[in-house]
Amino acid sequence: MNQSSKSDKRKEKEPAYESYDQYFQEKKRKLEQQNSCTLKTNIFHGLVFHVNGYTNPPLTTVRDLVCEHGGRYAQYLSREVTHIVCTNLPMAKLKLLKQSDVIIKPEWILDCIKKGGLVDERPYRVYEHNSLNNQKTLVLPTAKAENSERESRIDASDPNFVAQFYQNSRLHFLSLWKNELKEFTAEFLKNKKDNIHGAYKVILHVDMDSFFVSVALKDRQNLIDKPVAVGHSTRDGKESNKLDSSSDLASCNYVARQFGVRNGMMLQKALKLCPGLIVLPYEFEKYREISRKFYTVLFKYADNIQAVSCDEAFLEINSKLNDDSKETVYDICENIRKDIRDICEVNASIGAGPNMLIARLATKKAKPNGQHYVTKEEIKDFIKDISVKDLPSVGYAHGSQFETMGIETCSQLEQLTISELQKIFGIKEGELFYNYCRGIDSRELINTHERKSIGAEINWGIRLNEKSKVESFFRNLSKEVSERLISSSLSGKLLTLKVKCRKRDAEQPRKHMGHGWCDDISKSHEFSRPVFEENVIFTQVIKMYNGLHLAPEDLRGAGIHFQKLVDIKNAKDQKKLDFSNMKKREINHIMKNNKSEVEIISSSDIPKHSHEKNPSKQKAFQKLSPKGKPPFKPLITLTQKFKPRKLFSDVIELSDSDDTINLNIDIDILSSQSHTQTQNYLIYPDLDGFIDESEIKSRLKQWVDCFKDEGPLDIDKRTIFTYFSELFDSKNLDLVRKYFCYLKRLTKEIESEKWLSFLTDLENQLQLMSINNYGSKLLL
DNA sequence: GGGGTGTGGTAG
DNA sequence: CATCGCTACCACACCCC
Repeated sequence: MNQSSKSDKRKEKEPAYESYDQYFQEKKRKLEQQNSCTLKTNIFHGLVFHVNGYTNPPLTTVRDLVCEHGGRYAQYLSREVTHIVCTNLPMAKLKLLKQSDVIIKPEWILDCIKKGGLVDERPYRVYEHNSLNNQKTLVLPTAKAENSERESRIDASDPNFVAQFYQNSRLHFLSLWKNELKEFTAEFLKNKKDNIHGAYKVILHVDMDSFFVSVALKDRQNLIDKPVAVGHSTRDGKESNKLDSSSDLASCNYVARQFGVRNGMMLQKALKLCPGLIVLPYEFEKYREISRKFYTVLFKYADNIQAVSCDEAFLEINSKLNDDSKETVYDICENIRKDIRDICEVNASIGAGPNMLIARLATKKAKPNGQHYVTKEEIKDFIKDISVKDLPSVGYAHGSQFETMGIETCSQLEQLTISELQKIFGIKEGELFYNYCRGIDSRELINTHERKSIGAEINWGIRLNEKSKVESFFRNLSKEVSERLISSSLSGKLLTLKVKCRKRDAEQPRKHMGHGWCDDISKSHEFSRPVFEENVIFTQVIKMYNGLHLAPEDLRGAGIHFQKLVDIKNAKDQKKLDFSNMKKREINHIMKNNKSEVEIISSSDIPKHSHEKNPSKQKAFQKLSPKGKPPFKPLITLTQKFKPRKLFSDVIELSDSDDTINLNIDIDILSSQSHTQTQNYLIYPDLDGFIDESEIKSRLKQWVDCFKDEGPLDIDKRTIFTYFSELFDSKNLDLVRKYFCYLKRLTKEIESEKWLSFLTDLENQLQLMSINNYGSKLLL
């Protein structure tokens, strides 16, 4: 479409940009592959859809439909998006869209599918082009009232909430981009052949001036001398409405700063300081695009680079220095700034110095649109009047600490001994501050990007009054985290749930829909294997959340984070570790709780490779448990007596060899018992409360019989999926296989497309889990 | 002293 | 209408052996 021709031109102009594009396109492709679904037709081939706001049918349905018919769905409004789907679009958002953007009602998608091909878009457009004045006019005012009312009413239990929130959260984007850029710089440095180390070390800190506002002013040159900020709450109309707005300003220009307006300030306060302040809306896609260009410029100059944020980075330019004179350094700075101005159309400032601290502090002097180099010799003079609040690692808490101590400048701070500082700020930070106020900083640029944690949290807009709504919210959040894990090919073992809970006598938050004054609670749980599946995460999260016994209406926010990350592809190596870890924990646990009865069923491992040494091992999933007994007991009670089992010696013997024996025991449940659960009983995976094999099978049969013709309902699909995940998670692989084969047999007879696709989905998910856990596929 | 967990701080 | 208070990472106190 004409979108692509546009980006082609851009590439011609800036070849380095292409690698960045390729890089992210590769990433997107991976993500899409994982989101792939069964293809029914190909009518939307080449089209990329994005859903904006509330639609009927809902986002998830539109997404599925689009994918099933050959189109692609983009979670964010990216450059590739060809069709924006919405029933109602606020004027503010409409203005951000390009003229070429096609905005259509979801009915178009439905009708295309019905007709089996693309139908004329025009009757479905939300706006019409007015070629005379290049303005978009809304076409759909009638439906507006009803829909906007419904849209405004969505709460955190709505499946759209999470995406809608993130689409509008500046902080989310800052974090997201930071990570992308860290990956990007890591990739760049990996491919960099010439790694010349020069004799002179000068570090540059490059920072674009009031980034968001600068981007906004690119196309609004008439406002350049006016006080301007960027934030939500920009609806044209009555100024008086804004006077009490609790909306945060993300960025403000230097004109506004003269009035005392600051980044992060609430609009109501800013308007008091500066009544003429102009607030412009966010343009997240633009920021990302310009940020990419910014980094491609920096790559041209960098020997080494550390990404700090979308508009900020540290550079080492040693190989470009014949000396470290001001002239040489300023020359390079000029070039960099000119390049940025040419390519990004935004001003940048550069601070330079012998270390990261000085470079960073120098930037403050350089701004706006300038450069400042502090040489080794000048450090002492330079640092003494620097405010301690400007030092890195001094935020709100340390800042007010300094304030109560009556310390304002670095020279005052220098009066304190290192042990005095360490007593107040801890060993590390005490030493840090001792050095910082003397201009000493031994940090090196960090550019290796090995993520240690991944997660998602939302602490805004959470007002839920029912338990079921809270659960929906947690499901949505679990899904988000799962998607994030999958899109970075990671799985995690250590899950941390963070919950914000309204304090008993907290007043109404200052911020509309904010979290206000809260207790922060965090609980963690280590799985016996790395996980990434939405259902597994959700199940565990709910377990932990329920253990907290909070009232639904007090919930103000939540986060789900993973540590101990394992690459999904490398999960095979983790197996050994996993296993020995499991063995250790288990023995410890049983030694300690010498009173639990544990049913141990071992089954042979899944064949790993074709060169499997012992072919008999491939008779997978043979139970070694006593015959006649059901495969697992409903409950393991800690009050029952533990009987020593011979199998344990087997486990120890086998664990050192490459062969693996799975213990059919839910270590996760055992370990979570010790620190998160208060009840003294444990539950095996159940389906509608059923546990026995015969009961499960008859339940499955009933289900398939009942929905033979119409296909499985989504809600039941989910239940079954959860059940299989839990079976897998508790290492009941033999049952996974057995029930899956049973389902396959049941559905084969009815020859239904819907059942077939469900089975395929289920199988794919199981195989993914198996590959993640064992490095090979399940024999199904 | 080596491990864990939960909390708090910071940056943009 | 509001409004979108994220998230990775470090350090530490305190608990267990």
